[in-house]
Amino acid sequence: MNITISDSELVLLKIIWESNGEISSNEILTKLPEDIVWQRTTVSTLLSRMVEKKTISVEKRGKSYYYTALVDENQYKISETKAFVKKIHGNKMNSFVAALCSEDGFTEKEIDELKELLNEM
Amino acid sequence: MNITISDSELVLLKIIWESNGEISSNEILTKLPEDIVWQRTTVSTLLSRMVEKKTISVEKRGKSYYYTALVDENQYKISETKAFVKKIHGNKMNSFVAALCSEDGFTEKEIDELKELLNEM
DNA sequence: TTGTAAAGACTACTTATGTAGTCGAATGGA
DNA sequence: TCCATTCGACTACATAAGTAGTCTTTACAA
Repeated sequence: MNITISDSELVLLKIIWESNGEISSNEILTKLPEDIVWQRTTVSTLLSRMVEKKTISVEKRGKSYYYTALVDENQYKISETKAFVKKIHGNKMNSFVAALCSEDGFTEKEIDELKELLNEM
Repeated sequence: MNITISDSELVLLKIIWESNGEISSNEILTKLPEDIVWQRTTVSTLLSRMVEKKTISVEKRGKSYYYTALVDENQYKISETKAFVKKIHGNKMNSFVAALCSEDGFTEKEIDELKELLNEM
């Protein structure tokens, strides 16, 4: 029953989050990451679907429509992170950390950063 | 071009990983988590799809078919973890840790465990 | 005022996924 | 030997997701 946010939708949602409030679909279009090439209508479709699902809301002001996130960025990241660790690592922290620290996982620098951040808390 | 593993497929793959080598589909059926109720044929379909994708291989020995994982468990977890941190947290460790440690994220105990594990390395 | 460009609405189509039914072959017991 | 059981193969079907085309509306410039 939860709102589900697909990968493509997330790309747009991130742009909306970054906009501090509202953003028009045009502007969204200009802010797409370089490696993503979508037609105007694709963005439009994704936005509509997100409005339907109440991931975002839309308001017409003047000639343009402005989109606002209805999903809280932090809340979302937290719940996704939890769900991920559960799904992949079966909630077992050691499995998780093993992945984090493994040779092909993160760099030493990243891990050090992680340690530091944790210790600060 | 990467092998993609859906949520349902992952459930089965985990059982195969746990089997240390080979496992028949029957046995898989008996090892499904309690909260998952699938028909025999559902499991069968998922296994076939995974064989097609080369996620697993199958070998007939005697009357039964035995399945073996072709995807390395650790490798998989690592790459999924990396991909996740990139997708959700834009590769920013601090965002990731913030989510991990946030009030609604993990418990203090889990975080302590994480710290400890990290320091051991 | 009228043609044109911009943008949303609606329709479309493919592939992946979740989930399962049916059919047919193999196998073992009566 | 023949039937019932078992199990894989094949088919099916709905929904989500990725991606985009066309139709319609609207507003502005000439």
